[in-house]
Amino acid sequence: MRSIFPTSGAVHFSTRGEYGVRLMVELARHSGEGAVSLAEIADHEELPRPYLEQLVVSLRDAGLVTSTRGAHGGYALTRQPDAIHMSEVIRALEGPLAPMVCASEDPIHAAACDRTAFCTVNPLWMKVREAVAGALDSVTLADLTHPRGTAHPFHAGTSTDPVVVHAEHELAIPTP
Amino acid sequence: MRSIFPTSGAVHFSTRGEYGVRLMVELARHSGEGAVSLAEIADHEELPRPYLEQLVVSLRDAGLVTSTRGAHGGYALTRQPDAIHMSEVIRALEGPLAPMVCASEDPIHAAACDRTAFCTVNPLWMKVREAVAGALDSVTLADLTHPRGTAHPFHAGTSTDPVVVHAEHELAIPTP
DNA sequence: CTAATCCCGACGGAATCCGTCGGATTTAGC
DNA sequence: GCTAAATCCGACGGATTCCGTCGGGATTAG
Repeated sequence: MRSIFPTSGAVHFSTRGEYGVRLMVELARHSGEGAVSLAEIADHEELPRPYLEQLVVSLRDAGLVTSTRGAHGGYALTRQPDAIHMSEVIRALEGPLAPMVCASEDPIHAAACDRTAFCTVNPLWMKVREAVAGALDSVTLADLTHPRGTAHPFHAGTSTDPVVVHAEHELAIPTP
Repeated sequence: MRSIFPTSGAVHFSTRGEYGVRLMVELARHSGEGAVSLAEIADHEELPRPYLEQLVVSLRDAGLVTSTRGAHGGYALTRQPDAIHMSEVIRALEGPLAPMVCASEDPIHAAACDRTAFCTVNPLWMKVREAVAGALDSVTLADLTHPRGTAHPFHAGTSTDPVVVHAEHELAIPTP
């Protein structure tokens, strides 16, 4: 029997993605104020600091944050919050968005699947990847800094039409 | 160091999803011809039959296929291929589409996250879930049965505008 | 009766996830 | 200089999930 609420599923963000985004949001909130230490963020967000140290490496390697060492050091964004798309952040933290090797944009990895020549389901995975990429592209860090309700939600994306919210994507599950 | 091509990522389909979809496509190809045995499918798709036996349970429980036991038994779709949306198939195989608990459509599970009251990033996860759900809703089994090239790709969905393919979602990765 | 097939539960190696730990290095302030 | 604050780095290890395998039971056509 599969668990009631699977921690993993077709689309799933690990704690790397979750914590990493929260970390970036905190940096965005202090944008322009100089470096913020991981200790402050870990404290404010109630996250394990040693683990954040691991995550932030990926963000630094991706060129999304800079670090200043020593006392009063910390991290800061390399760009304005509204210039950082969530697709970059998620990719830095969780890796390529491709749901399977054959759906990779990179031809080299796509070729790793020897079924691609005759496979008829590949377009499905491609479509899913593009949908996720589009969603993540349409949101910037700046969109996530405002406390709930006090400010505008997403400026319903230019390319994405709002419409037709698919209700009931979750099955009704008996209360535990 | 994270592996070059992570088998897991933000959006990732396990072998359950992959094999299960291929199984369903095979059933769709033989739609109306009576039951197809797992042995035939396992042989044609080069998949481990015992494993398929496990997967198909989820599909049967979800009401997507019926089974007939005994010799000459097997499985068949319960509906026409064009009436089966991939969202149902994937959900049956991999569970809820919610990328995290707080993004569940079901209010009961959504409440499991105590940060929702003040969390500013939740809308991001919601948007991703809706994007995936929309993509999977817009494709039916019938769309996946035609061999590559010989027939129409997706009939650019009614609600989804074709446009603006986001190129270069994958980073260039040095050859292995 | 026999062979084919679905059905069911349990098991186990491998990989991944989620951090923890200990220390090395750099820097600001005294 | 010394010290304390902070980034940096590599390794480790428990828990969980993934990816099947295995053995056997039940059902049915011929």
